Amino acid sequence: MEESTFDAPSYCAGTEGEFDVANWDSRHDCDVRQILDRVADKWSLLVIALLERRSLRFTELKREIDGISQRMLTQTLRHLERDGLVRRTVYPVVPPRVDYDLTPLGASLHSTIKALVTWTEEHQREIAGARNQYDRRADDAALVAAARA
Amino acid sequence: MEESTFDAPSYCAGTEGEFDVANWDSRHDCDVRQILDRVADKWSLLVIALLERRSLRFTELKREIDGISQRMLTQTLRHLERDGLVRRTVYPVVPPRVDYDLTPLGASLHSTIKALVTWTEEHQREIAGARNQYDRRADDAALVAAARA
DNA sequence: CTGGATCCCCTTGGATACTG
DNA sequence: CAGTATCCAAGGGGATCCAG
Repeated sequence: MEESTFDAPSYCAGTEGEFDVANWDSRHDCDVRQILDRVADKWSLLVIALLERRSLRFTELKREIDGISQRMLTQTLRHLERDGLVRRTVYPVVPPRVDYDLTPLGASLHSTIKALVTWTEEHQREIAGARNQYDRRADDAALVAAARA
Repeated sequence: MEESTFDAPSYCAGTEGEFDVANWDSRHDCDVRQILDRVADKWSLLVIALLERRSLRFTELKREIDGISQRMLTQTLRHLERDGLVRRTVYPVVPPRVDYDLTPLGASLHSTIKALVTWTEEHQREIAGARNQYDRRADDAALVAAARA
């Protein structure tokens, strides 16, 4: 294994139910953060999205994702499997065949993620606009600074 | 600046509206991915969560977040500001005073994120269980391997 | 085909010191 | 107070080779 020893404090303060956003900071090393990191991961997202359509083999995933190294794909799949989001099925044949598909838990996560993606879709114009504005102002400021020197 | 030159291809294939999850892989370097990365960022989340309550000064944020370096805080705030999620207000006084607060866009993002956090809250038990199972099986496999040798 | 093991680069981010 | 500039260590991740 590579990063095996990080057993995580796992359970943090307060039982669930009394959750408060204001407490994110006091538990950034808890489950929430870890799951968020998993979801946030560049490759995890793509794997989950692809598996939501249908189950896929290792090579199929590698080919579809394009740009991912087999190292990262393996690692990503192991993580997702460990978290119970993806199921790994090995067929003892030669040549070896391994199928991956989403668990119900993984599927439910996917639909939650979609909300976030939808938000991004709906606001990408605003964000792009804000960036242009910001960059233009930054350029102006740089010009002024240069002129002063 | 440090990471200035990454102008992003920004606008990808297909106009919005005809969005399909199956296309995440063909546009992982687009706006969606970038926003996702921003949201996913360890510190961005905390900053947004804190600012959702009330506006804060630089030092207040640094104190509240605890563990963040001023370098990262500055960088995070700049990114959020550039994306139009956070507003930066400078009061020309001595000593300097700078306030940060969420824009309406930032606030709307926050409520979307909450759905994801809620999901995590609701399923952390399942995930923890899956992890335990996985780790136990991994340990068993290791033992068997050791015995064979 | 499905990975595990290695080498190695290069980015990320903490620590520290300096400015307006 | 609110940053900016530099230096530097740790880790992520690609490329490659090898095994079952």
